[in-house]
Amino acid sequence: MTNKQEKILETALDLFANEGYNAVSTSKIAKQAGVSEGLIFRHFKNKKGLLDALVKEAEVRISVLLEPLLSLSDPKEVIRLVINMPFEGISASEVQFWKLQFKLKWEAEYNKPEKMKPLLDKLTWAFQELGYAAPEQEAYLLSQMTDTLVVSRLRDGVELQESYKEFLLSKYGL
Amino acid sequence: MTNKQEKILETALDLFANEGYNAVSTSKIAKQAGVSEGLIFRHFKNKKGLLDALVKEAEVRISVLLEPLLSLSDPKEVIRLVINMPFEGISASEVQFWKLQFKLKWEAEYNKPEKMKPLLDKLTWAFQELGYAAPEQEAYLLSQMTDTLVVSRLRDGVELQESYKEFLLSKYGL
DNA sequence: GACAAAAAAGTAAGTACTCACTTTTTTATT
DNA sequence: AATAAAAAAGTGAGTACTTACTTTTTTGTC
Repeated sequence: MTNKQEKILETALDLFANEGYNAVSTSKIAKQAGVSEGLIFRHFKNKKGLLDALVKEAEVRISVLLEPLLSLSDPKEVIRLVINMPFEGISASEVQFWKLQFKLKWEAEYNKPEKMKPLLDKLTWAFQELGYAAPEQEAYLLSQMTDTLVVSRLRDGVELQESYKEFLLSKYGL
Repeated sequence: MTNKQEKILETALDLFANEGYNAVSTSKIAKQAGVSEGLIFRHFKNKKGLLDALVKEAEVRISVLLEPLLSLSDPKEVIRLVINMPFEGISASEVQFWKLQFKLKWEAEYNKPEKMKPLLDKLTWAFQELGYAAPEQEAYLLSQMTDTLVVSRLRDGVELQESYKEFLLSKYGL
């Protein structure tokens, strides 16, 4: 991975995340990245290949984020970590990445709800362990909640309050 | 509003909602609507004018949806109606409309979170009336929840279960 | 380590085509 | 025949992508 290749990816991420895939031209990416337009096609074959490279990189980050959670044996700790995700799970440097991922969910091709299945299963297990009456629905509710909080932060620029986290934790007696 | 004008709007709504504003060309809209491309510009000035016409129509529908809710005097009834919104508030004929609106939230220009302020205020009032400890946070939580449910249905094609509605209602002792 | 050969990275100027939008011509209505 | 609605036929600018070529980096041989 050369310098310019990385610069292209970085610039494309910035533009795709903030302006949208279809609204950004390859010439614009090239200009902003300070490379010739042809280089994009040399390295990524076509415009979609550029997007796919970003999506693949994001998939790695998702599994990195989920991995420690899936191996927990304390159900309370699972819930605590899931609630914490929108607040501290996304570092400033990753904001663009996640913004693009959530934006892409609106393009049928990139919307894969089943990717959240492992998380959903783990949450269902956690609520079951804790004796909740409807563990599946509780799991769905919580996963949806964390989802919207991430969107609020990334899309709407809402600064999530610590007090709101405490509020959510208290809902689960944590 | 002539027949052809309506056909253009109808077609544009369908395409914008499903493929995205930037991914759809005016020539495609014209072909699918069975009119000449120039007619779009005669009636709506430019492509953005076509989108704006759809957004304006949607704003009317939002206020129609919120109006009866805002005038309720029974706090429990407010919460019940808000929970019910994702399940029965959106008729089949309106699905495309709402899909476009939610999709547009990802375009900074069309994202107006403050539009939900009246709903949020009403919910805060309702939770206060019912003696909840943190009415503002409760209001935010519930409005976010209804939001994701709508998205699940429109974007992910999830069929919302009646049992899940009962589950949510029971959370508020309803 | 010097040095040529090969491979990879990079560029500038095109390609054919599509875009949003405009102008001109035809059709329908009164 | 006048007028408005619609279609048809444009337009320049911009699109994703290719081509022909140059520069830089890597590799193998002495």
